Amino acid sequence: MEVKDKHIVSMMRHQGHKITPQRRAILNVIARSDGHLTPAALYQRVKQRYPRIGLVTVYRTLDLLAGLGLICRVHTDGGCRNYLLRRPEEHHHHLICSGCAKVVDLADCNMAAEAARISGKTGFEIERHLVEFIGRCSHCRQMALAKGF
Amino acid sequence: MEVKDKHIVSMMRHQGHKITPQRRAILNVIARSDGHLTPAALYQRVKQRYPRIGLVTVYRTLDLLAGLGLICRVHTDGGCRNYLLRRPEEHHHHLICSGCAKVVDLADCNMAAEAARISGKTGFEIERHLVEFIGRCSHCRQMALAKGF
DNA sequence: CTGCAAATGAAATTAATTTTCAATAAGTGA
DNA sequence: TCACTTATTGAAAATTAATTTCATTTGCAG
Ligand SMILES: [Mn+2]
Ligand SMILES: [Mn+2]
Ligand SMILES: [Zn+2]
Ligand SMILES: [Zn+2]
Repeated sequence: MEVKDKHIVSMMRHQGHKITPQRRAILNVIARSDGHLTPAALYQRVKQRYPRIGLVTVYRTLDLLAGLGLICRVHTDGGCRNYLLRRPEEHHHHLICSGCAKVVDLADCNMAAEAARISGKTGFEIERHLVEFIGRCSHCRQMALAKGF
Repeated sequence: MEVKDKHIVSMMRHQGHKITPQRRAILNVIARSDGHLTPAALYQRVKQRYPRIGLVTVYRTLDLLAGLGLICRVHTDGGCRNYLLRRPEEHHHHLICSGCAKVVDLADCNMAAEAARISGKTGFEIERHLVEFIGRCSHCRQMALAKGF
């Protein structure tokens, strides 16, 4: 995480963006979170470390990081709040627990063939894709069982 | 579309929901639209036929229809506005043009094996999934070409 | 250091969605 | 057909999310 932060920081500087303590704080929170965060949730956490920060800065930083491809979004059903997410370097899919909202990254994508097929069938030039599986993690299933369904 | 409307109406009545002219109007608009609509866009179109309708009614009807599984949502990048969508009966995927936002339904889903594999690997009980391909339709590609990239 | 463009944050603004509540109307059953 | 009951409607207010403005601050190149 230390290393990754440095990597990100150097990448940002390289693209002409300034490194501010606010951005550092936001990056730290994102880096140490293992799930997804709404802008508001992120703001709450960042404020503990950096109380003076404004929510606007969070939004702006998120836009920036998303633009640089350093973070990505998840779109969940049920209230389309756009969630935030720490992004592994490579393309991946998501497995989301409908009970506790835990998110598991699925690294192995084999949609290439499917994409090619669809491209051939529709004439689209496929740029990217989004795959989310929604289900119940074993922990949540056991909870449900314990409470008699 | 006539037929489908009737089917939906009878299903709603069967579940104890009343059929109001507002709901009819909304259903008609959804049925004759071939793409996705935001609540606001839907509202605009419905008002032409039924000027007295309120936006609230649109939201409520959308919630109702979504709850009944008669429509579904699409989650697009870039402003997580939750789009609305006419729903074929069966599960399907989406192919979205990043140029003109046209949406193509992809009926043939063969994610079952993948879901089973993931389930086995992670202990999740997979409930459903969401697949979206994003790309450029041929029309938009030609536009781009005409303008010299 | 200095200077300047980039970045910040308070506040106002816009936009989307939900809640409230009194009035209305759909469907039911006499 | 005629109430009657209850779901539904819609205006308005209230929430909530996100963006814009703009004066002030600050990172960092020179
Ligand atoms: Mn991920
Ligand atoms: Mn569809
Ligand atoms: Zn993939
Ligand atoms: Zn599928």
